[in-house]
Amino acid sequence: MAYRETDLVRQRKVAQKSGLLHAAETLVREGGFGALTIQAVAEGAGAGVGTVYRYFSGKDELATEVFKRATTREVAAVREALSGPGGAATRLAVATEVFAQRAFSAPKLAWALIAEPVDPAVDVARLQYRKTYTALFETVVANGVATGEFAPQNPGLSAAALVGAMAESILGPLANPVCNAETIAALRLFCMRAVGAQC
Amino acid sequence: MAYRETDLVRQRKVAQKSGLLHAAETLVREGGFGALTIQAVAEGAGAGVGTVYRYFSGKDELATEVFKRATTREVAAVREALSGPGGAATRLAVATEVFAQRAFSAPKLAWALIAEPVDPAVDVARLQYRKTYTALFETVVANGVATGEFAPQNPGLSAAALVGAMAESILGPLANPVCNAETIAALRLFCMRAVGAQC
DNA sequence: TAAAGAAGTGAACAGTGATTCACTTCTTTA
DNA sequence: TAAAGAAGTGAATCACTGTTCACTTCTTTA
Repeated sequence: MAYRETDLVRQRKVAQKSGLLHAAETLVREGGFGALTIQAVAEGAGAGVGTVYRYFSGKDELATEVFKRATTREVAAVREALSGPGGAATRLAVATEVFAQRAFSAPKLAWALIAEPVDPAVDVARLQYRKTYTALFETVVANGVATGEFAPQNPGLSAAALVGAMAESILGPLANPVCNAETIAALRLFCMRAVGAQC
Repeated sequence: MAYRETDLVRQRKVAQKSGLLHAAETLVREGGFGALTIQAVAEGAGAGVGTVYRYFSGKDELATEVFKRATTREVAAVREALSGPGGAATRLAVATEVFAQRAFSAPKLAWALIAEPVDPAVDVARLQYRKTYTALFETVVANGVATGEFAPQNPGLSAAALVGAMAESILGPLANPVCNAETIAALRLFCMRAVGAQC
């Protein structure tokens, strides 16, 4: 045989794939999944259109991978906040702030992940994402109800409502796009009252 | 002159336009704005594609008009609930139920109006819609704060968060699509707690 | 260096849906 | 009824993107 893949080539392929994913995520950050075109990804990564298809079977796969990478990061950040020290009220408050901060710093991305409708293929991933997200909040709400920190309530519905309240007040078309300590504080209080926490 | 528009013709034109709008709204009710194609509208109204362009300058105009008609109805229903008798808490509770009931009875439409991304032209109309909606809730929240029924808070943020909570818990991908008295009751309690109403 | 093997490329193709426009049909009035 | 004027029509066209593939360029090894 006159050719065999060496480490150098492997490294380049990893870099190429990483570059394509990076270009793709940049597009989503700037204009949501609607801005994710193969042409633009190729251009952003300084590659040809065909190259994209060497690394991804099609747009669905690329979009899904971008989605999963981004959501994994987001979920990890909120999960960490929710599993920190303190009672349910404290943890929910911290998680609310983490969510808000992150959404403020990349509003288009947050919107794309949470609300923008996409290809059915990505929608499957999103369903999982929202389930995971809501489940995280549901756990802390149920926890707070159990310890008596929160009022009795349907934790599943409250969790969905909390996610909705956060998303709308921060990502909604009327939201102040500037990160604002007052806004975050007001949102935290809203969430605290909503679950019936004493504060 | 050998021709002048008569009442009969005028009447037919009104009926034709109305039929096109009706067909268009039916499509949106069933599949959101994504299902709104000129072909489908023409077919649904039993007309030709070209006819649609006799009545609307383009898809943007048609979509915007469908959007405006539907939102006007929705806003009127919530406004009526909010301007009914009783204190701020009662009115907010009733409005929440009205919103929930209507969304439950036409979830695709509610989603299309509130969350589905659409042409920039329609987005302008949606911005207005959400402003109006949020303003309605903002008024009742501010009212409740003023009378001491509600806790002190930022009414604008709370209003946005309320709309988000309602939308997510009812239209979200995890929501039970079946109209459920328990769900509505739980949502009402969530909203009441969120604004700090005694109940 | 030469040949093998793989990666890179982008013009060309394909599917979808908005829009056009030359033509047909209908309505009105002289 | 004939001609004018307008409404109705849908095949053809345009625009936009995802996808393909024949070809080029690069990397490796004998």
